[in-house]
Amino acid sequence: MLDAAVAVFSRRGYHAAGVDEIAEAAGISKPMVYAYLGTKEELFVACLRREATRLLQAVLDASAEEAGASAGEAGASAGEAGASAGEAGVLAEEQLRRGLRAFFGFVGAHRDGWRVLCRQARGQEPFAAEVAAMRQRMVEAVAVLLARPAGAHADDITPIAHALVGAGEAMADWVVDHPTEDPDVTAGRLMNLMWPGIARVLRP
Amino acid sequence: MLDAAVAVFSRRGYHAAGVDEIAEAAGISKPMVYAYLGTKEELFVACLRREATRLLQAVLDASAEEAGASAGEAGASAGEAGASAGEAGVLAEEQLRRGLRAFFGFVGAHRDGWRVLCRQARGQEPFAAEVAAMRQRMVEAVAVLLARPAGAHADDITPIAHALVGAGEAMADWVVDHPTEDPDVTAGRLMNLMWPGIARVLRP
Amino acid sequence: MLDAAVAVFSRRGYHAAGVDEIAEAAGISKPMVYAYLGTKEELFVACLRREATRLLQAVLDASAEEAGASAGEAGASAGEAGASAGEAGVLAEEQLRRGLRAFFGFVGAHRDGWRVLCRQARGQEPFAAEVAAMRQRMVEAVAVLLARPAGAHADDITPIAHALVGAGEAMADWVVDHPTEDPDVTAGRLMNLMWPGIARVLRP
Amino acid sequence: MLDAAVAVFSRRGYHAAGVDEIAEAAGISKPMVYAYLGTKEELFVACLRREATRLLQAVLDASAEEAGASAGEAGASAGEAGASAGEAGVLAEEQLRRGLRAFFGFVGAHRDGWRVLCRQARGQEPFAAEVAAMRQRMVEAVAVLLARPAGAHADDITPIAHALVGAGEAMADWVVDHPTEDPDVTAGRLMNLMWPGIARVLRP
DNA sequence: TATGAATGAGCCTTCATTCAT
DNA sequence: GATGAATGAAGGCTCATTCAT
Repeated sequence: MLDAAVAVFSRRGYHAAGVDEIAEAAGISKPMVYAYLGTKEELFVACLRREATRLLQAVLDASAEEAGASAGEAGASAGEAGASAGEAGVLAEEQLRRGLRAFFGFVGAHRDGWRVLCRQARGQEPFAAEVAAMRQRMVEAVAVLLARPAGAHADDITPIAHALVGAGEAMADWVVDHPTEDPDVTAGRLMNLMWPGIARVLRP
Repeated sequence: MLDAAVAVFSRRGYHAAGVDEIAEAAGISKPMVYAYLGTKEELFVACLRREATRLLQAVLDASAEEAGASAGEAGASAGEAGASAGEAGVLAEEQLRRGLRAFFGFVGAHRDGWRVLCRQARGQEPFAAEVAAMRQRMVEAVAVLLARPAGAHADDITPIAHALVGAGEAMADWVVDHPTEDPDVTAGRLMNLMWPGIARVLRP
Repeated sequence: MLDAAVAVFSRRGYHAAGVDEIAEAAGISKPMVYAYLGTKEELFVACLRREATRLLQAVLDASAEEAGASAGEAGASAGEAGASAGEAGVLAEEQLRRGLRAFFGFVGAHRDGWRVLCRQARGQEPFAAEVAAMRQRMVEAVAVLLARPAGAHADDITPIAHALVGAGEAMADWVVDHPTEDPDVTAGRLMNLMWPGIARVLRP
Repeated sequence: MLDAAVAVFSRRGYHAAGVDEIAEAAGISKPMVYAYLGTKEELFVACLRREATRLLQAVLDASAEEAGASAGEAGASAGEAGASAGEAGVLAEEQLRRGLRAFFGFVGAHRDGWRVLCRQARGQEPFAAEVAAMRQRMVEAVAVLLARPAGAHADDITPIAHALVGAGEAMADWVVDHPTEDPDVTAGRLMNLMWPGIARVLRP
């Protein structure tokens, strides 16, 4: 039922979307919408939270999953003896790349959700705070990922994480409007663009 | 008078903002708003256009201005003998840096405008198209800037420009919420982060 | 519910009548009016059409009904052998008289409707056309009635029909303001006034 | 200046006509309209009164003017010896015919005024009363004209006068929409239609 | 339980009308 | 005296939200 709501919100926008419309799209009747999810505002927040949670989870899962094909052995051997700085950097790069792949993959597969999340809710008070919180979680995750191998530059890392997330969002928007683009290619592009700078900042 | 409108739209959002409220903030009465700027929708578009135009102009002016203090000598000597690829790259870097400084400076000085422009209008049909057009102009300007010194990789440059603009926007959002941050420092941060990757992509 | 609308429109006029007022008169609330009959304009047109249709139908029915008490025998004998011109004229006279009786009867019984129909809507664009069409139907019906027994003077008959309808309307207005007047007497008056001229024009 | 107002009212209707529009059409500025003629309502009433007065005057003048070409000798000789009933009837017929000619002539020459007078103001409270009064004057004039030669049937004459005026109005409306029709022909048509009945009613 | 029907509240928009120049 | 500029007041229309069935 949230699916229907997300679809309608995505297509028409929060204000233009009528509750009638959502109810009809969900195949139920209006009072049911209120019974199940309360106010239109609460309904929208519910959509928001679900989409954001799923997205974040997908990214975190991918990033944290057992080191797979490409970085597998290195990670394993490194794990035994404590990773050197270089090895840690390679690991972070690989995690970031996997996270981005998951990110673009998710966005490509859930266009409606992304539109609701990022294009509708962002500036609309009372949702902006909600979105900001979700976004903050993502930024922090990225910051942690980047900060682990690095030394003490944590303060400098937060803005970088913001920039990285912003760049990702921008490309996600671009991907939403270019459905043929492959998520892995997009992730590769962004990595090529960003990693050199990240690496230099992390180990000056 | 647009100033008042921008302020109200920024604080309350397009839909929540009442025309009464805007009129009151502008110190005039409601019918005057309609007399001067037409419909609420037209009023919003007018705000949008003004902010976007000013922002774009500020960035373009800064980017294109006579090579100033920092890059002065290099640019001058390069101008005499025709710039080598390396020198052109240096020029582009300098232009980009100046553009970013102007960008963050403008955003910091026009917080309300930025919020309206990027946070409100982006997902709200019928304004999304307007914003998309402005943004596209910005992306193209960046793409041209980057493409000049580079060879034939123009196709790869567009997504990069998107990412760069996105990263800039994200940091702008961050700046908006951290008023103490100096625009030049922010620009420097973003340059440090992005330029190595840009340089590598441009001249692999 | 149209009844309430007709009453209010009749009392206050189209523009002076507020939708709130109509809703209150109908015992429902404003949004219901919009839900059931759409725009205020559409509501007015609906009133118009209903009143006009009823009136027209009443007149046509009365005029076309089986020759009743007064003209019964004549009609019956004429029916057998084919009516002579004189007999056809008598039939037309009788039909016209019955039509007028029905007309004045209806107007007397639906004062509000008549006021809306003829006094409000006539000059008020965008309704004038609607009323003109209804009126044209009435004029044509009269013209056909008169033309049947007559020979080829059809062109001269249209203005006569207009005049007849106009005279009828004028007396209807008069009837509306003189509730004690009996419809049959009014019809008799008008017949006495008009028929001699009609008969002379029809058979010079 | 009333001319401009009449033209605008005729074209747009009372409510649709803006005071700005009228002022512009008159070549002066809005506050002047208020200075000269007061409220919009008063302005409309002024138009109304002027048109109605002119029309009534034109009809009365024509009806009362020295017996002209056609009825000249008869009227003159009748005047000497006291008119017989028949001669009085002939005089009334002639006066009525002249009145009708003037009426249709005036309407044809002042279409705008007629539209304002009869099509707009009729049902629109607060003007209906004004129009009704004017109309009543016309009806009375006709009734007096008809009653003079007749005996004591004054009560029966009023409704007849109403019907006659109504028929005239209807043909006037028809004339307004058929500009090629000659006023004298129209008057002749109406006389042919009505006079036989009138004559019969007057002298049963 | 699920719904058709109903509504209170509010927003955009428009004029007739009047000052300050 | 004439006007450009300003406004108070009101009306049409919509929609989130809730009863009675």
